[in-house]
Amino acid sequence: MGLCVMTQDDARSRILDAAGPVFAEKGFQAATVREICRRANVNVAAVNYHFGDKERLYVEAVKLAHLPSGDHYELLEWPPGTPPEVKLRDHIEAMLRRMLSERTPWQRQLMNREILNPTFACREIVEVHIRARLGQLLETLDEILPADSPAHRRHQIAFSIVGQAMHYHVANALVTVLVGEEELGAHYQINQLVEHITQFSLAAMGLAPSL
Amino acid sequence: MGLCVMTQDDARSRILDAAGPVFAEKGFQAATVREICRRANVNVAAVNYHFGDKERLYVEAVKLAHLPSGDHYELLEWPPGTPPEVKLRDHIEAMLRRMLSERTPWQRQLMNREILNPTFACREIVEVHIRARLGQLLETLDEILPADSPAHRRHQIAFSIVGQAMHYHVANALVTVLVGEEELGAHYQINQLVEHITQFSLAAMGLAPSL
DNA sequence: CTTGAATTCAAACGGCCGTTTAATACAATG
DNA sequence: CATTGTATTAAACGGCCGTTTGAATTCAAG
Repeated sequence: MGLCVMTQDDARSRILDAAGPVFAEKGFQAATVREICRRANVNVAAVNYHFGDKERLYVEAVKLAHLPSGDHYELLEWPPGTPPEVKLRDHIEAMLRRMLSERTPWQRQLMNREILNPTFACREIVEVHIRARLGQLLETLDEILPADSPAHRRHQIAFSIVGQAMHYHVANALVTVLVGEEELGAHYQINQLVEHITQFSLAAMGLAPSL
Repeated sequence: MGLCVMTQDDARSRILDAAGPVFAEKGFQAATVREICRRANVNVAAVNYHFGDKERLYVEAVKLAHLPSGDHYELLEWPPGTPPEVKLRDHIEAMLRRMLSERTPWQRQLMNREILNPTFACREIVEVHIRARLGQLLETLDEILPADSPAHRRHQIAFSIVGQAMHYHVANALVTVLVGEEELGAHYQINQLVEHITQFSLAAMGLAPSL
């Protein structure tokens, strides 16, 4: 049982590699041990032999998804002196792409699930992930807001920004129904949403003209 | 089979009355015919006898939830001449109470489910419900925004407002993890969120000082 | 080769699910 | 009363689930 699981080819590793995408796509409940084993070319009993039960396999999959490797974990970087408006725009674009991209890597999908609907699996890991995601945004807000802004105020503003972006992730059915196909195609591309949310939020904080 | 089902006491009505809360609380998949029948004091076979199958029972429950009766359907009203800032505040408060209230009537809960994750059940009904909810907000925005604002712009702004409120509904686990219990209790009561979101949104539209 | 532990396997177990069936109760109708 | 159609019931059915079992297989150590 080496530290690096990805490159191994024993049954345990094949199960783990197969479990990630299935859990990410279907969620813990709807995912079935049988499908995971089918994809891993492994007997049904193998999950219980190597992991104990379905829950512990899920926890291992979440841990694997959180591993700070690959493009799903990168933090944003800017040259020194970058104005906070630009940083905010990049934050919003990164969020929207994380949430709306058609081909989301399973690691992100699984963590998105855990963040919105935490399960028994490793609250700590999920918490670390959340802080990593929001910490940088809060730093950028610090550059924009008055120095004496209380913490809860910065948090609420961060949630106002995240909420605008998240809305298109969790309620896109609502959006589609309300605006129709044509308006959706014409005015709701990611770039356009980035523009709107950035301008709306900057105006709210007094760094851009309103309307 | 009268129009008014609530007051009847035959098996069919008892099933329908029991199904609403169960579907609202658990969702279509997780709800079980057996629990519904247990609550209705009715044999398991009764659902299939009276409704055909679980899906058609669910559709009837959604239809019932949408019936424009009770407090879950009321629209907002103001005396003539009410300034749009006040109306917007009321909209935001109504939304937050709809989504965060601890004791949400099952009708609202069920429609909330259908709006975020539409199922096979009556897209039309859900669509009518969405338009009823958002139509008034759009009217209020019309009073605030320039007369020549294109439709997609008004829609995006409406989504920015709804998204801020909805965030506390869909991502309250995230909020709790990030801000901790004490800050949550001290600064995230509904009234305080109403204040923040209203001020943030008005500032974004240029009707209130920023920060 | 022999041994013995680790792994894989087909098969079954027990549980819950939605649904069906066939027998029964009962009111309305002739 | 006999008949008919509706309503209710206990029981079973077939399917999928996570998990267990016990035998077969693998494979390195003695």
